[in-house]
Amino acid sequence: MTETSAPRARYHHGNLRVALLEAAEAELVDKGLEAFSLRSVAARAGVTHTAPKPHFGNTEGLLTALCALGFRRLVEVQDHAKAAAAADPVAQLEAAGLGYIAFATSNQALFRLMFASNRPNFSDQDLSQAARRAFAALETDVAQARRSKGCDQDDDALAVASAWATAHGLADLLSSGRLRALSTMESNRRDEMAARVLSNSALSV
Amino acid sequence: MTETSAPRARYHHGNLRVALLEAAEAELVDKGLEAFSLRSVAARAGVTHTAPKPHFGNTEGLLTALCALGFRRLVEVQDHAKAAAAADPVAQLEAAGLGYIAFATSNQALFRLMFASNRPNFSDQDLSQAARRAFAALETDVAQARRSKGCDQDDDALAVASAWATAHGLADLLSSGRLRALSTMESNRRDEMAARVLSNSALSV
DNA sequence: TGTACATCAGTGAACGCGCGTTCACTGATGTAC
DNA sequence: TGTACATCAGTGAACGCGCGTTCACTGATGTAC
Repeated sequence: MTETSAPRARYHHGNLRVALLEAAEAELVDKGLEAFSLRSVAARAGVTHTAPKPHFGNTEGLLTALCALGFRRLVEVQDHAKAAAAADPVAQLEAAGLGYIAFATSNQALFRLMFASNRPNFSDQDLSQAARRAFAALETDVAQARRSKGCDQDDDALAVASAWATAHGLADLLSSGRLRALSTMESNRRDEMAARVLSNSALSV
Repeated sequence: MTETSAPRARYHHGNLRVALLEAAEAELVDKGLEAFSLRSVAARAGVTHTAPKPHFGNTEGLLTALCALGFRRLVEVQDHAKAAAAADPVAQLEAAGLGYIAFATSNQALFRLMFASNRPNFSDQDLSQAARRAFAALETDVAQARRSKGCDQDDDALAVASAWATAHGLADLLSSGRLRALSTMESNRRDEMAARVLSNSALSV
């Protein structure tokens, strides 16, 4: 709600790109990716259905931008979690993993767009850069945790894959509500358990 | 190709339900869930666009049936993998996990329908039964592996969650091509690594 | 400071398309006698 | 074995809808003088 509450000027919205991205995310959350349309996003933003064109080109362009935004938010959430955790590299890695899970459960629609859709254009420069950045952070976290435990550097790549898969699996099943055993558990114990599984998968390779 | 190659009789297809499911899967593979439509499925099956109605009701009904078929195929693939593995309970669990991954990578579209879509009706009896069956098999596998290693029975539920999340994460990232480190690896080494991560996550809880 | 004008952002009518749904129909099948 | 008829499965025309796209437009903004 950065916008003034006075009757909106019809022309020259001024912040339409951002407003459209917010509307797009809200549409995604409310109606799901399958019912997503440029027209309904424009309507939600209170703008004619042709207005998004200059900003995003077409639906794919809008979804691509939204997806990139998702990867940036993922990194933010993880950074936040790490800042609140102990400085110890293993604790940092665990915090990053829990951040990943927290992002997925509180941004289910976005998470699906990022990991279970072909609609965004993943060769888009902005998007692929955002995704690469998220991945790079993970690599660093895993490597530092492993160094602190004296693990073999040769197996870092494998450990990254293993840790990512574990976090991703937990995140995906929890966000889609399929892991009932864990989702009904009180969150402390769940986090503790997730953290253990996560560091285990990164360090035992 | 159970059908005769003679010019098909126009009326009374005889096997339309099965033919529609095959066409639906092919459409899903070719065009993805987002472009899936009853009309295109019917066209692919060589039948009028109203013909599917008596069999499935609507698009949701067809996707629900297809999703249930997916869960049954998943169990089949896992059973197959287990039959080819050593009788040792840990080896059986690992085979089930690798089967899960194999299913995901060779049935990407179906896998997405099963785990990353809201469109199938998951309260449908046939579908929820098929899904529950897949889950029950996993529970058994984990429990038996844990008994063979003397693990605490109280933590079985947690171990199931952990093992499932690990298998699921690997499966999802591999099938969507995002785990480049692993997908470019030769498959022997990948399976070996995946098996290790899997049994580790089930037994170390 | 004030006027003229170019640029830019969003409007709204029009279009063609594929979708799901309805409905009267028709041809194949199977059963009764 | 043969005929009559009910049932059933799939047809095809028609409909209304929301979609993306095009295009001439209009009103706000910003710059030159």
